Amino acid sequence: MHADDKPPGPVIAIVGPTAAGKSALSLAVARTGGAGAGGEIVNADSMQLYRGMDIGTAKLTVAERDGIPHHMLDTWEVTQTADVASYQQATRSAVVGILSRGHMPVLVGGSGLYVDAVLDEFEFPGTDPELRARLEAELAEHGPAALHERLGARDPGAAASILPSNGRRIVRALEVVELTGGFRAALPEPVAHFSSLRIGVDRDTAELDARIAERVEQMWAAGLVDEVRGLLKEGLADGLTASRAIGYRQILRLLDGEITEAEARDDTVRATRRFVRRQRSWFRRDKRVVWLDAARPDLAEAAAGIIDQWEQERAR
RNA sequence: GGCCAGGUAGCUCAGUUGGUACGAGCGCUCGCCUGAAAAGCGAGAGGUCGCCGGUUCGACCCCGGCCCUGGCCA
Repeated sequence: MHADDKPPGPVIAIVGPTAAGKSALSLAVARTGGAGAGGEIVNADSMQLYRGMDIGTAKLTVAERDGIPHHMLDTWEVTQTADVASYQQATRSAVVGILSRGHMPVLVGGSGLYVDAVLDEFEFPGTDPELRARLEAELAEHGPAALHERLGARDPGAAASILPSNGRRIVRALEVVELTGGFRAALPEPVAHFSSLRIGVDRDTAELDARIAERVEQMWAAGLVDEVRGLLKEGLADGLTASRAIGYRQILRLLDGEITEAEARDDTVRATRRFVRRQRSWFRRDKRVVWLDAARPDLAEAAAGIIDQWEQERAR
């Protein structure tokens, strides 16, 4: 691809915090989207990528998908560690495939980094399992401050922008420095990889919090505890990422006898709310996002209007 | 009615042998985020220390009264 090529598209992205109503809107957009050509949905939710994690991730059932093709669901086993770079590659090719069919890709999800990794130019330096393991071990033994000091000697700029207490990021920075000689610790100005429109879906906080409480209640009623029990046999407890998913982590502790059922449920609600605040802080700073209040009765029409307008501007 | 325990941040509770509340966890607000991102990390805002009076240079901490909560006994 040449530098002066226009980025391929169009791609619609629906982002925003958990439980705001992204999935519902995505179905409506996919039905009408693409100037009547129809849309295909692409998941950008890091946890819905896991096979078997259905209830707790609020994954749409096959029936609810209503015949609309969905991509990037159920592609990882719970024992696998999540990996943005491989997600990026697979998702981009899915998007290109949809475009080649003349359909409109509708990227939906609340994982900000995943969305941006697909839509913007985003290059992830490689990784080296052996090196990583070694650094991980050093972190466990000497603590983050010691590693941060070392990072400061190798790459002062990177060290300056990573707090000495953030072990995880320090380890990755050291790994990248080792591999490439330097580490970019701050997010660059975004450059579009696809020509895309980001629609943000959100709600009034009190209302969203109520929906979260209700949703967690429903998840429990729908058998989330049993789902986790089943996944335990698949090795969920050994999965670095999947075992920490909201709801799953709490139920794992419940099944271990560490906490009661009520505590697990309450903590799941709290963790979800906390997550929502983090999601907002990620999406909020992206000025390209066009926000819609999911509570408005004409949500689908409003989204369609924004999309039409964007496509017209894009055509010029 | 009597006895006991307690009334300190939105919540649960620490604390000061009388000298400006060293508070903590949770919650709340905000920020960071390049191969774990539903992860990881950080910053901040909240307190007439139940009410009234007394002792004292000085009381959230001492004394008296009152109110409220929980428990026990009648």
